[in-house]
This record gives sequence, C-alpha cells and structure tokens, in this order.
Amino acid sequence: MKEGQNNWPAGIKRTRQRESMLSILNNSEKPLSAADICTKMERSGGSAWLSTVYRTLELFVKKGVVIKTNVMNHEMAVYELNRFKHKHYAVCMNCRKIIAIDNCPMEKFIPQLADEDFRVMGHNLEIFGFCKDCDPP
Amino acid sequence: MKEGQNNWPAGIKRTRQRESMLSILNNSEKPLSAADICTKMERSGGSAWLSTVYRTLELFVKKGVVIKTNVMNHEMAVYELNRFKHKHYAVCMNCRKIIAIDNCPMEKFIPQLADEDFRVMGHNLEIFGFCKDCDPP
DNA sequence: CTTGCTGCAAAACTTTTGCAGTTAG
DNA sequence: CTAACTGCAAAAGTTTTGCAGCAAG
Repeated sequence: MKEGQNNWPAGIKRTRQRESMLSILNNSEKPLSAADICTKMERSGGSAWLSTVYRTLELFVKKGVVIKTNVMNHEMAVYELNRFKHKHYAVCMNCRKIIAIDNCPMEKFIPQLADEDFRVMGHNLEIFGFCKDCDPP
Repeated sequence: MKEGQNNWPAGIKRTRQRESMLSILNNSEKPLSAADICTKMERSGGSAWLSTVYRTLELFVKKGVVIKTNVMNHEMAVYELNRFKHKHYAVCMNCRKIIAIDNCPMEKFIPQLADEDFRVMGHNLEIFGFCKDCDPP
C-alpha cells in the first residue's frame, strides 16, 4: 500500500512531514518512539523537528489514527498505527526485543467488564519475560 | 496490618524512610507515582527526598517487593506493592480514575505462550475507556 | 487569504547521578 | 566500625510550549 497518495485520514491537514510520518508508521512492524520516527525521517530525506513529531502524534492519537503505549520500564512512549486488529507484545526484560502476539485473550473478557459501569474503548496487554536468546540456563 | 514492625522484606536495610514508603504503598488501593509517595510522606511527618524515593523504589522492584507500571498516557511511572495476586486496572480516559479489576483473563492464555520460545515472568493488562461518571450521553 | 503547521529555542517535567555526611546493624 | 542510605544539587532525557514565518486548501 502506497501511503501518501490515497486513504488520507479525515480531518487532518496533509503536509509533507505528516505523509512521511504515516508512511514510516505504516511500514513498521513494531511501535516506534517519537525519536525513532524523527531518525527515520532524516534517513529518508525529508526531516522534521522533534516537537513537530510530538505535536503530530498527539493529533493522530486524538483522531484515532495512532495508538500510544508505554513499553515496560522503557521511559519513552511508543506509537503505532491503529490497524483495528489486535496486536499485543511480549517484551524481553533483558534485550528489550519486542515480539508480536497475534491472538488476544481478551476478546471473551471484555463484554463481561462492559456490564460493570465502564465503557471499554480499548485495552493494552503487555507480557514480559525472557526471549529465547536471553533465557538464562 | 502494622507495617514497620514485622514482616520486613529480606535483604533490605530498614530505615525510617523505607518504613514510611512501604507503609504508604501498603495502605494504598491504587498504584502511586514517586511524587505521590513523596507528598504522602511529607503529610505523615517523616519526609524524604524524591531521589531517595526513586532509588528505594528501584531497589524494591529489584527485590520483587514492588511492581512498576506505566498507566496509559500518564507520563509518570507508578508503583504498587507486589501482593502476589492479580490486579489489573481500567483507566478512565477522561478523569483518569483507576478502577481495579479482580479476575484476570490471562490465566489460561499464558501457558500457551510459554510454549513459544518465551519465558513469561509476568504481564500487565490495562483497559481504557470511560467510567460511569464520565460516559458521554 | 487565512488557518493551521513547522522550525526553532527554550521551558517544564520526570528520572538519574555524584558526593559528602549520617545512620543502621 | 563499615557499608549502605540519605539529603542535596545538578545533570540527563523526554515531552511541552511560545512565537514568527511558511504552506495548504
């Protein structure tokens, strides 16, 4: 899919920087920090200032285009495209590798919670432990 | 339970500040930030410096006495006593109220993941949405 | 045109680090 | 006594804010 041409999200002004940001997020398998995005933008020619990236990410989040998360003990927030399909991550406590988990154990649980005076808009699940390469013997 | 008298965790030197911190964490229903803890300490007489609180929390986490988490879109890390029973939280996107969830939908799921080259040490689930008071009409 | 975005600088926050003096065991 | 902890100051790192100029619709 060629971002930057079609499928532009509604209510968001289209600029060079924003096209670049969405394209980077779209091509990434894992969530990226604002700084990551900035670096990748520089590499692909059209750069942007960190403050712009933060401001734009905030806008994307507000519009529901992007999801903001905090990965375990990592001090920076990370952002990923809202693909409207479930993705959760297992994080290695040693090397910080991020492993995507495809099926989500929450599907059955959510409706149950919805009965109880809380309107569920989303959820965020994080599993931490050790990956194959870091598992101590 | 009277913290600060018995049940002191092993391998941790006992000081006035640390007793106060553990007592505050023990009496709190919800996770607290380092700053929260500092404020509560001042109110209860014996104060401590923020840096000390951070250093001590780090120690507690390393010893498994305390769990560190990041709550959705809240920029500060929060800490809670490791009570060895599952607690997850629903966070109101509007008023940031934190609601505890008692049963955990992950119990059945974890063993399945453990087969796949990842040693699970823990997990962290967060549900976000709107609480009863903030649910728009 | 006119509104809103961007670059840039600088502030605001949270968290970490270094060091000297104090305290617990 | 000795190692470890605390207060304090200051640095480090991430995120936010203000403002003037620029770009998109």
